Parts: sequence; structure tokens; C-alpha cells
Amino acid sequence: MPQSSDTTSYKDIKITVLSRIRSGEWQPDSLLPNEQDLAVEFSCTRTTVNRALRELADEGYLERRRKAGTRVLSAPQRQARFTIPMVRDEVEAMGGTYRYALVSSKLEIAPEWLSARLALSSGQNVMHVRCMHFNGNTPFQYEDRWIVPASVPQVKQADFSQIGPNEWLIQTVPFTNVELSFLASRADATIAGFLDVPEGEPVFTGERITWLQGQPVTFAKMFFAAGYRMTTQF
Amino acid sequence: MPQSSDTTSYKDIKITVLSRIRSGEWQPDSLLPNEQDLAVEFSCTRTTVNRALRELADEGYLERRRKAGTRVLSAPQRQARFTIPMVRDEVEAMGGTYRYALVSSKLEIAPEWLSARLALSSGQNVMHVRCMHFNGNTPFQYEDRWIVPASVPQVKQADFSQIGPNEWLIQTVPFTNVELSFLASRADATIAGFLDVPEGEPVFTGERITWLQGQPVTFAKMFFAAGYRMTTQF
DNA sequence: CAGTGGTCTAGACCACCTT
DNA sequence: AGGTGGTCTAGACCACTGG
Repeated sequence: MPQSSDTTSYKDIKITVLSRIRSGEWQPDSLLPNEQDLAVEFSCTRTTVNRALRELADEGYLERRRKAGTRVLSAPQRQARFTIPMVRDEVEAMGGTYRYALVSSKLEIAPEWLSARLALSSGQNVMHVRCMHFNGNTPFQYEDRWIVPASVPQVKQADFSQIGPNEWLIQTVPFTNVELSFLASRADATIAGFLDVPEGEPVFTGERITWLQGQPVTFAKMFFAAGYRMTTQF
Repeated sequence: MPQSSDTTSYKDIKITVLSRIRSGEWQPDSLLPNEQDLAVEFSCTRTTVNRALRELADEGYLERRRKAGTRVLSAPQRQARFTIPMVRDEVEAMGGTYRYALVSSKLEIAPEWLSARLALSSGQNVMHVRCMHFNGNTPFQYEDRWIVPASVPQVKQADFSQIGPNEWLIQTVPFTNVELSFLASRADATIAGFLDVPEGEPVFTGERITWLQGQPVTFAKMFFAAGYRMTTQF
């Protein structure tokens, strides 16, 4: 029998299981019935139960181990998922008008801290790009980025006056590994000027390092305008 | 035939698909073959292909639509997953020794900003708990939290001198909805004192609102010590 | 060793969406 | 209208691991 209105689907099972946890019927740390028994209860196959429980475990509600069974997590290791949109999308999602402006773009010798951070050989050239992202005429983000030509040779011919380095990289280097950090930093004179805030102001800051198959591609610092907050619900 | 060493599993397919995207064989925005064709290519059933592609879509690499097919996302909407551990776990994972200290805990009338934020009726009582989390003797996080007795009556009898309000809440209210934000704030005199930083220092700050079935449970501000960064890889 | 979850097959119907 | 992904069934073997 195919799934239809009167069939129990894996989504129904997820909802039911969650409500039993909420209601306290299935206490934290307690063991759930095994898949076969649940399949009988829900009048479906074990495959369907399996998918429901697998997804719930993936979402951090349950812990599953062979032979040991499925357990309600006592301190749900809820994982917050932050979608990391491109700046343009973020501004437009707020109903704003995105505008990009290049500040400077030049090839230079990698500063020592960058060489250390990206494991570059000393004295290696990097493309240093600084730019601004606006919401209308309001500063939204100041970006300070270095791109490694040894990994992305095309960068020497790239023109960042019209397209931001991030969008350019995504088009050019389709797939990468990323390390992303967020922290609070202090606006120095440069940043304060670009973001139009007093010097010394706290600035929400992102740092992003990107590799392509083990080769360092880019290091970027993103300084967000005053009042920015990164939010998620779960 | 069951899965065994020579069978193509959904994991193999995921790896293969990812490598084809990396290598540029499947360009961004391009359409993948449909599931049936891929099943033939990989000598497996469509079910297995389906699981592989479904998970890749879930991870943000692909976009799938009925009839339209499966497409490589041009600007991979990579979702960063930050695991939100409890403070204790976070400190211990760093190899540190966790220590908790209650600063104050008292019932008070909800300030107006809090009433607005949590949609409380004005003049409603809330439990205000302030506490510190240490790594050894080094301040790690200062926590300023309000708990709504109307939603969690037990809070009036709770003793926060030994257990932190977050751990207590997890034990007491096993299941909740959460809104989590991160921002950069400025250390006022109080925060500066607790975190042992100069006043005015930028402080990485988390704000967490929790509901239980639509009822506001708690609002918490978490101020992290200097140098804190939230990091993830993907 | 034996129970539990992990995964695959082969086939089917359906929902949705683009054309 | 027809193709594509979404999901379910019924059955099977396997991998891991707790007792």
C-alpha cells in the first residue's frame, strides 16, 4: 500500500515521538521501544520508523546505538544551524537594496600573521582586496580579504570593481572547505570610518578561511555594522 | 543482494557526487542525471540514489524539485552548524576545569523591556539569576538570566547555589523552542568587573529566549570572556 | 551470542511542477 | 500531459556491541 492520507508517514512518526518526549511520556535517558515494535504500533514498516528516528537522532533529539537501542537525549545536544547567506542575499532578505563598492585591490607580500595562519611560504604574494557592502546608503559590512594566487591563479586578472571577491570566488572555485568563526572585536580607525561608528566601538566580526583540497584559498574578515546580530531558531 | 564490500552504498554515491562537483565535472547550476539513470550508473536501486541526493540537498549542496530535477547549487547555501554545548562541556572540552558560582538569585518584577521581549503581562514576577562560569580561576562567561515562574513554577523552590540555571532548566523543562542570537556588545562596569576586562571592552554576547509550547520560559544573556570565538568547520 | 539499528533491493503509487 | 522526485512496502542480510 502506498502512502496516502490514512497511512502513517515518517513525518507523522516524528511528530508523535516529539510530542511524547514533550509530554514526558518518554523521559530523558529512557529507552524507546525498538523499531520493529514501533512499526507494529504505527502500522507501517520498520523502514519508515527507521527514517523517522534516524532524522530525529540527526537533529539531536535521540541517540541511537546498535543493540543498545534508541534513547532520549537528556541534555538535547541541540545544534543551532545558522544559514550563512551571501551578503547580497542577506541585505535583500531584509528588504534593503544591496550595493557593493571596492575600496582597494592589490597584489602584495603576505604579512607574517597571514602566512602563519594559512601556512604560506614566507614572502608569497597574495591579492589583498578591501570592499564595502551597503544596505542602500547605510554601511552594512566592511570586508578585508586576502586571496592566494598560488591556489587561484585567475585572481591576478580578476576585476573586483563590479563584483565582490566572495561572489567571484564562488563562481571561480566551486567547492571548498571552510572554517568560520565569529567574535567581538574593536573598531580601529579604519573600520570605524568605513562603518560610520565611533572608534573603539564593539564590532561583530566573522573570520573565514577557505581551502580547496588542502590548498589555502582565502582569508576574510567581515566587520558588521553596529547593531548586527546573527539569529537562529530551533 | 544486500550491501557488502562490492556494493555501491549511499555513502559512496555522496562521495562520488561531491567529487564530481569539486572537479567541475558537474558545474554549478547544471542539472544532474535523474535518479533512475544514476541508479543504473551506480548499479543500485533508485532508493539508494535517492537517499544520497536527499542528504546532499539537506546539507546544502544540491537543490531538488519534482519534475525540474536535481541541480548543483551555484552559491552553495552552506549551512554552518554550530553545536551549542552547555558551558560546562565547552570548558571541559578545552581541557579546563569547570567551576560555577552563583552571584545572585531573587524574585523581582519584570522590567519593562523584558515584559515586552517575552510578552509578559506587566508587573509579572520573574526569577532573576546572575552567575559566573569559570575555567579554573579564569572567568569564562557571565550569565544574566530571567526565568518566568508562571511557566516554570518550580523555579521558586530552586536552589541555584550548586547548579547553574541552564542545567537546572534542562532537567526541569526537558523540551523547548529556542531563539538564539549572537552579537557584539560593550562591557559595562558590572560585566567588566565579572569578566576582568576594562570597561567598554567589546564582549561576544549570546542571547537566548526559550519557550515551552508557546509560553515564555527564560531569557538569558551570556557574556563571554575576552578572546572568545565561536568556530565551526564545514 | 543474540538483539538492535544500518542499509539495500525491487517494486509501486503518488504529489508536484514544468512545459 | 508527463517526467521527476517523495515516500512507502515487504523482505533481507549485515554490522556492531552489550550482556
